[in-house]
Amino acid sequence: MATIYDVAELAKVSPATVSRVFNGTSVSEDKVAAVRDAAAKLNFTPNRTARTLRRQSSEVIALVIPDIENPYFTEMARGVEDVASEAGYSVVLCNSDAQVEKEATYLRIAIAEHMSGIIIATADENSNLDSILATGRPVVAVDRSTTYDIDGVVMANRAAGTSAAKDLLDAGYRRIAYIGGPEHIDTAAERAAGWRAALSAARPELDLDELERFATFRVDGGRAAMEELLALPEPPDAVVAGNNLIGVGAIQVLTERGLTPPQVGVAVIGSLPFTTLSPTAVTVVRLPARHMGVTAARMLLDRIGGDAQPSRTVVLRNEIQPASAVRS
Amino acid sequence: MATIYDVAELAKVSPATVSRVFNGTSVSEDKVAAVRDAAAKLNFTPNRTARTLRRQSSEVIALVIPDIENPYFTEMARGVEDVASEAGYSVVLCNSDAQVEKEATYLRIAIAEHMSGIIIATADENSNLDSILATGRPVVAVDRSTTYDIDGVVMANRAAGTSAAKDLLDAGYRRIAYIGGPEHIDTAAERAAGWRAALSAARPELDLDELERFATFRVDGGRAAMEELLALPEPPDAVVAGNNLIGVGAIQVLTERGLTPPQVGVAVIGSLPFTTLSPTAVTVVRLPARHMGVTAARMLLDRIGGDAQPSRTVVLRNEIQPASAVRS
DNA sequence: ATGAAAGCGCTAACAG
DNA sequence: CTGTTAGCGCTTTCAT
Repeated sequence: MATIYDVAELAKVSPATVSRVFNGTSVSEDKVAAVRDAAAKLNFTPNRTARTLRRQSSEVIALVIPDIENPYFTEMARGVEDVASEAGYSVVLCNSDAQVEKEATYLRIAIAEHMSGIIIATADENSNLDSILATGRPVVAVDRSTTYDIDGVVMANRAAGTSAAKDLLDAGYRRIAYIGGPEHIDTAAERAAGWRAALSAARPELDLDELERFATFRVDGGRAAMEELLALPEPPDAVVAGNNLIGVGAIQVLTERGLTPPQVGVAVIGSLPFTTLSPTAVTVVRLPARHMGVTAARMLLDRIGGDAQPSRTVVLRNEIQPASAVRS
Repeated sequence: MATIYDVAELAKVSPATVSRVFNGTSVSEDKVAAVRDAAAKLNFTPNRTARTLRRQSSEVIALVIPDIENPYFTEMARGVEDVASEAGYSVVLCNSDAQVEKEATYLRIAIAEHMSGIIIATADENSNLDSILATGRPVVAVDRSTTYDIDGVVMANRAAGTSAAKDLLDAGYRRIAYIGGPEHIDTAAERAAGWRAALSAARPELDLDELERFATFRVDGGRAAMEELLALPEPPDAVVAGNNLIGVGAIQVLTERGLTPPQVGVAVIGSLPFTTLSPTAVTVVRLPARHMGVTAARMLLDRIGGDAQPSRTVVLRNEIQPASAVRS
C-alpha cells in the first residue's frame, strides 16, 4: 500500500501537501493536480487507521441493538445507515443480544476504535453508559429511554398501548389481555400502562393484573404468554401484543387452537413483518422504525458536529391501522 | 485515556513490558502483577487504533450483505457473529443494498481499516474483489459463488429448485411456474435450472420460458411476478418461489385473489420468516442460513490463522419440509 | 527477562 | 501556499 510519502515523492511535494489535498485545505491548483495524478498512479488510499490515531476520532458510528433478527431494528438500521452514509459516515452494527455484557464489550470497542458516536437501543435498565459518556462521545438512545441526560428518540409508547386497547374495546371485546416485553424495559412498561389506562377506564371490573403478561420480546415469548392466558380459568377474548414478534407468537398460538382472529381479538404494537396470509382481522399500531433511525442519526451527526444544546428527546407519533383495513 | 506510558510509570517498568503483559509474552510474575494493578488503577484499555497501525491488522472482520432487512441474511449474520466473537473477533455488518458501488465503498473501508478478513455475499456478478484480494486479505464468499479463486459456502441451489418442483409435481400440480431473483445472480439461475430440469423431465410439453420469471429478491418482486403469471392466458397452477421474500410476495398476491394455497400450489426456497397464520399448504425448502454463517466464519478464521490450502467451496444440504407438515 | 528506541501513516502546529 | 517536524499509542527488534 502506498503512503503519502510515496505520493509526495512522485508528485514532488511534501507529505503535508498530500495530506492537505486529501483534506480539502488550500493548495495551489497545479500541486493538487500533481498529487491527484501521483495518487492515482500509485492507487493510493489514505490509511484510516493512521488518520484515526492522529485525529483521535474516526468517521464511523456504532449502532448497538438488542436483536439483529428483529425486523423492527433492521428497519431502523436502514434509516440510520441512509443518513450516515449520506454524510460520509459508515455504520457498524453491533448485536448486543439483549445482554449487558456483550453490550459493554461493543461499547468498549467503540471507544477503543475511536468511533465518532453511538446510537444505542439499550439491552436493559442496567445498561451502563458511564464510560462511553466519560469519553465525551455523543450518544443517542433509540427506542428505549435511559436514565442518562442524553438525546433520545422514542415511540409514543403509552399512546400506542392505549390506541391498541381502545380499538379492541370499540370492536366489542371485553376481557382484553396484554403481553409485553420484559417488565423492566421502559417501552414494555409504558405500553402496558397505556393498555391499563384504557382498560381500567372502560372496564373497571376487570382484574388487570391477571390479564397482564411480561415475556421476552421474541416469538417464543409471545407464544408462551399466549398459552398461559388461554389456560386461565376465564381466558381473555382479546389481546394486545407489546411488539411485532410477540404478536407473531400470539397469533400463531391462537391460529393453532382454531381461535383465528377475530374470534379472539388481536392488536399488535409494531408492524407484522412479512405477513403472507394477511391477518385482516388484526389491528396494527404502526411504529415508524425507519424514521426513528433517521432522526437518531441526524441528532447524532449534529452532536458530532459540535451542537451543544441541552439534550432533547423526540417522541415519534404512531399510526393505527384498524383490523380489516390491513393491507401490507 | 491512559496510555501504556502512564501504566509503565505507575508500575515502574518500561512501556515495552506493559505491552508484553497485554500480549502474553514472557514477563516475570511480579512485574505482571504490578502492571495489572497499575492498569486497573488507571482504567487502562489498550488503544486498538495504535495497535492496528503498528500491527497492520485488526481483529475485526467485515460481513458484507446485499440486504440487511432480509431475515435470511440476518440469520446468517448471527452465525458469523457467534463464531467470530467466540474467537475474539468483532463483526461489522455492511449493507451493500445490492449495489456494487456501495459494496466497493465498504470493501475500501475494510482495507483502509485493516480489517482481518471479509465475508461477502456479493451484490451481483459485477462485484469487484480485485483490490481486496490484492491486499492479500482472506475473503470468503457466502450464498453466491464468484469467479474468483476463493473459499465459498453456498446452498445446494440446483437441488433446492429440483426438490421444490418435484414436491409440487408429486402433489399433482401440472403447470408449475418459477419466480427467481435477478437472472444474473447465480443462486437464482441455479435454482431455476433445478426447477427446469424437474419440469422438463416430467412435463416435456410445457413451455418453460413462459413460466419463468426473474424478479428482485424482495417482496415486491415476488408480488409483481406473481401478478404477471396470473395474467397469463393460461396461468400456472403452482409456483416455485426463488427465495423467502419472493415467496411472501407470491403468497400475498395469491391470497388476495382468493387463490390461497393449496388452490394454487406454492413451494418456497428458504424459510418463511415470522409466519402468523401458518400456511400449511406451502412447501418449504429450508436453507441453513445460520450454518452457512458459522461455516464461513470458521473458514475465514482458518485463513486468517495462516491456513494456505487450495480454496474450497462448501455446499450445504437443505432440508425439504413438505406442505401440511409445516410448523414453525 | 527487560529496556531503549525506532517507527506504523497520518495530521497539525509552526515557520517561512 | 508550502515544507519541516513532532508526535498520536503501540509493538518489536536489538541490546543488555
